[in-house]
Amino acid sequence: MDQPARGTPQLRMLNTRRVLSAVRDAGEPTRIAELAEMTALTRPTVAQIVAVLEEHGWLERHEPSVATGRPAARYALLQRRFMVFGADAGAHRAVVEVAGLDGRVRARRERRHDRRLGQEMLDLLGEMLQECLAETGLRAATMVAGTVATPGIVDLRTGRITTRHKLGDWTVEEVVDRLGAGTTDVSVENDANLAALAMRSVPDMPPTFLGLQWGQRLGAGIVQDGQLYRGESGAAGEVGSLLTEDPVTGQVRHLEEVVRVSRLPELGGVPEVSAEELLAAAGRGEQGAVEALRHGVAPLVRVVAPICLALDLRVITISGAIARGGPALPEALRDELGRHGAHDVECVLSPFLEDTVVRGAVGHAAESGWQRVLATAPWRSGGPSDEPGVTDR
Amino acid sequence: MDQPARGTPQLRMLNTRRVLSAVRDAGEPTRIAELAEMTALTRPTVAQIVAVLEEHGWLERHEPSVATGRPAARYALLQRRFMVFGADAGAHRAVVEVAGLDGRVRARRERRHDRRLGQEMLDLLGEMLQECLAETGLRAATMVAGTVATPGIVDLRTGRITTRHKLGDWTVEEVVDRLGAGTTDVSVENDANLAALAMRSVPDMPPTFLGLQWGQRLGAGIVQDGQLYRGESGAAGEVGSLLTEDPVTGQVRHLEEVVRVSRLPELGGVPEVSAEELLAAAGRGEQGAVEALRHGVAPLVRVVAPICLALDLRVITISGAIARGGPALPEALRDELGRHGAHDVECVLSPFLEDTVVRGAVGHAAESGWQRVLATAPWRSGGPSDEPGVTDR
DNA sequence: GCGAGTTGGGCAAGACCTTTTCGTAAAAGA
DNA sequence: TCTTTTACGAAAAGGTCTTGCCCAACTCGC
Repeated sequence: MDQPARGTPQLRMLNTRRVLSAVRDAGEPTRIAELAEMTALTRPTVAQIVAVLEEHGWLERHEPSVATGRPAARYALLQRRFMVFGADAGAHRAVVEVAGLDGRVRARRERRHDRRLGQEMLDLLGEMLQECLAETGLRAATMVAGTVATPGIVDLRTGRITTRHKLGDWTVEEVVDRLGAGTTDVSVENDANLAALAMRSVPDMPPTFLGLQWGQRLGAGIVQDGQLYRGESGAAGEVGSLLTEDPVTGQVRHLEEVVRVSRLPELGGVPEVSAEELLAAAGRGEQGAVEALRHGVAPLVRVVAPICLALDLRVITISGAIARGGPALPEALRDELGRHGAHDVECVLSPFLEDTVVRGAVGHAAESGWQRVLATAPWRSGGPSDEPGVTDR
Repeated sequence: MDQPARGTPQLRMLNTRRVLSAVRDAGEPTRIAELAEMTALTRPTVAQIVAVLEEHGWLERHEPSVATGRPAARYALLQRRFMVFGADAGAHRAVVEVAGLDGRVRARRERRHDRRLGQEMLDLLGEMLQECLAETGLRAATMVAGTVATPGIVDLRTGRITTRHKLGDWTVEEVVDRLGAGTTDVSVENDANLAALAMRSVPDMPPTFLGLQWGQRLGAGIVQDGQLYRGESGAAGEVGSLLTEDPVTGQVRHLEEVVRVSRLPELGGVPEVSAEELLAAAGRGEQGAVEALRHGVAPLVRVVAPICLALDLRVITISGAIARGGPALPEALRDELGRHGAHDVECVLSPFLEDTVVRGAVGHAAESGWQRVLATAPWRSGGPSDEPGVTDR
């Protein structure tokens, strides 16, 4: 109950946020009367709030068009004033996307590279971000939030990033300094978490699910009621570091190493084929391949099934390199989960393929950008806003 | 953003809730000035709100006592006006407790019985509840909430209860009809969930943890930020129905059956001793027993470890029959979890022993009772409250 | 026993916000 | 042209919180 709700000015602030949220939820330019209905406020109140927001340049007035009765002006968020970026720094490929708060991408840069690491990688990202800005003609000050994906684990308490590779081995401060430009809320987040977040936008996705990122590494993110679940230190979902007995060699190793995609055939008992071939054959319905695939995913399922039951999940999603392999894998996972007691768990492949992580980064940034917009919304008429610089474009 | 915050009357309502929460958080009779500071409201405002609440009989005025300066009146929640009950219907033992919103138990009935089931059990619980009421001299109308524990799974969407035993095989409606008395918010909740909830009150417990209930059945509950996590259908934590290979027989069975407490020695490779003896021996530090115990809990740990990593847990708790076995078990669990990759997970035994579930039921009821108190708080001066009848006592 | 110091309680004025109500404006259709 | 429908604007009213001030009650020290 730490929500500030005291004097009447605070009431106005709350209602301003309400209106702002309604504008966003509506998605398209909206009439005052409609906003009044959505917020359960009266028309004059909404009108006044909208006037203030328009005066400060937060809302955009769309001139009336035809209608039965007197045509109404419609208002929408001034998207180009609040931009966000998302970045994914992969081992051989870096992507930066600039988007509005609605998540729609306005500019994008993708660059192949040869294992750039640390500061060098940050420089590259900074360059790409500048190019995106130049392309859209937006000032850096319009960038309210940005999220950078790292394969490491971001400790929420210390801001330290733990990574087993040199990739994404920064401190949060370094990233903020390099990409923040003073006014931007920059955050660094685990890539598996972001991949999970990206899957929210897939149709028919429930509000709570587990997102499996399965490529070179193995990671998972938990989305709960549409929000990322981070755990106490931010390490939630790090199932790759579980220790399991390798069914082939008998050694105890990290799950991440045991279930590498390339080892799928080996685990399934058909080491003579490649993982792609196995998936393809299973996709064609060849019984032996289906069987082998089921065996291959068993070590993973032994870990995922308890999580499904513990969290009462109905859906898990799969992204990363393996998402290209077609529907054979989700089917095998679903079957095998059922055989382990986790019935009726649907498996959904990411439709974003290798862009899943960037997509999640943009989504994450859009969310924190929106939080910031809400937090800094002007609720009194008066002088010009001191908020993110107005774009001239 | 569906929080009602619109006109000024609503503002008053919010502030009333604020004050009420502050009174509760303070725990003891509190001065107006103090409440003002806690709520960030001004003294006149708090005074007015408190006056209304006192007029309606929600707050109790404690006459001034000594102080430097003018003695201040102190106010506290009129506890005896808002009572709750918790009930645990076990196979051979039923417990009903009546408590205030602070969770302090005012009356208690415990009864051994011979497998009473269904309606018969409900009748017994009703009887015991009546006796508790008689003992405290409270009217039934003061009972604002109650929670009944069931070993079954309560489906949040349908209100149906699924149970593999006849025990606790009711519908939610039946329970409400029998124990609700018209004005009480009765809820039915899984016993493992409630056991987990009870562990919140153990000192130094983090806000998020997993509560393992391990006796005849095996269940778990997840407490997240102090709240019970139920999952989409309410089946969260049902890890007992996982299918695992039994290390002894080689059969695939429900985890619940594989890791029965009585089978611990068998799983550990020392079938000649009893579970109690094994725990005792391990507790004395006998190396062989410690080793056997570790082996014995391995099947369970293989399931719990993924959950710990997925949720980034630092603590799991253990309640149920096994909690009597002393500190050997938590140590073994902790060690074995570490060997599976879930490092630094502390295991805490329930100090409530077989009362853990009732304790959780009372806590759950107190919480929903409090929600109801907040929801029905009077925020305008005027006629007598139409809320839960005033007790004459 | 008495005054200074300290702290709580209460009242009135002022500022702010929302709602209600009424009148006006702008379009489409008869 | 008139009616209907919908949007917009302004004034009045009701309600709430805050600020500022004064009084009340008690302790402590002399």
